[in-house]
Amino acid sequence: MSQKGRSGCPINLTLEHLGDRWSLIVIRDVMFGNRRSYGELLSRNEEGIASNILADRLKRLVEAGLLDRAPDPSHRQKAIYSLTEASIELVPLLAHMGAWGIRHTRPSRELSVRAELLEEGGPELWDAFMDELRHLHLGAPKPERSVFGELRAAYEEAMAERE
Amino acid sequence: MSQKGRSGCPINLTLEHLGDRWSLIVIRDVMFGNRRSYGELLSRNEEGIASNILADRLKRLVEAGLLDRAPDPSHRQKAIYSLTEASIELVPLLAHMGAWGIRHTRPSRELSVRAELLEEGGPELWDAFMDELRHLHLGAPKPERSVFGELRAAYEEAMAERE
DNA sequence: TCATCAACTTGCGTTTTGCAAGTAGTTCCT
DNA sequence: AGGAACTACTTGCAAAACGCAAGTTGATGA
Repeated sequence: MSQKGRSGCPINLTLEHLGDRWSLIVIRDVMFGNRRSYGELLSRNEEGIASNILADRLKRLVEAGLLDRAPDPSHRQKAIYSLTEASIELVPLLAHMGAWGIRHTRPSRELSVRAELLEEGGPELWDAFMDELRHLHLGAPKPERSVFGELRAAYEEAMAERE
Repeated sequence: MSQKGRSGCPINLTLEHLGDRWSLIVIRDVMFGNRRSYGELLSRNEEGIASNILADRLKRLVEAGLLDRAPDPSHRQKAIYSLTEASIELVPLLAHMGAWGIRHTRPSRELSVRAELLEEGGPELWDAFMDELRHLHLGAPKPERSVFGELRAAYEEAMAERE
């Protein structure tokens, strides 16, 4: 056996990385909200994550290779967090989580719009989004389609409709 | 706002149901291992779940509508746990978790075979599997294809090859 | 009748979570 | 130049969750 965890089952190993109440929330905010710094993640988080929990999760996620931490050239003290290929490949998982949540919980309308779009788009949209994330976070070339923009537009439209 | 949780985001709401180290492990064992009773879930669990944790998770999952608990007609004291439509619809999520785990962790060979098969099969296989689960757990008509059997055969073959 | 099984429960020590407050270096503004 | 504001955390402490081991209650089966 090659690992120290509870078992070598891939589902279990995924849960050992991500099976808590906050890790995927942080990744979601970086991924869909493009929050790239500690302060942004803390102050704009919808669920009110505590500062010590956020600090702990950022540290763990960096150690696990799910986030990268780089100094901000324009601000000596600031750090910029980026997704890695491993966390970019969580897009389908998060899309499914959103889709399941829409079907089996009572989400708010505004916050569901993006999940709906992501579900309807299917694997093709997810791939386009992942390419865009590779551009935004890994320095890959900029793809033509901006799924990010589409999601943001849909969200803002829903927010406006709420009056 | 319609719910009492942290936010109305569907990803967050899904995490509030399933975001811990054990809930999805229990569902996995019922789903892929066809463990249907407390004792079976406890004694055959790969990760060594503690009895009180299992009892607590079963209670919560039943309350959340992710499992059904029914008395066993052949044994007055025994209970049979079944998946619900809501938990059957977690198949794509668990398939993605397995696929991600294979790519980004170091799973053991034997326990990866099913996850690989599930990934290769894609949505078509997932749908067939979900139909079979509806038969096994909800009393729906028996489908022709037995994905369950295919997964079990692949797993047993891998176990045999291990020597 | 009596060992065994099935499904939990209980006690208790450890770990994780979460709130509130504090710290230390950096940059902005005047 | 000097102070307010920003940035990224840390610390203290109480509450909740986790996890191990042992105990409980009621059925079954020989």
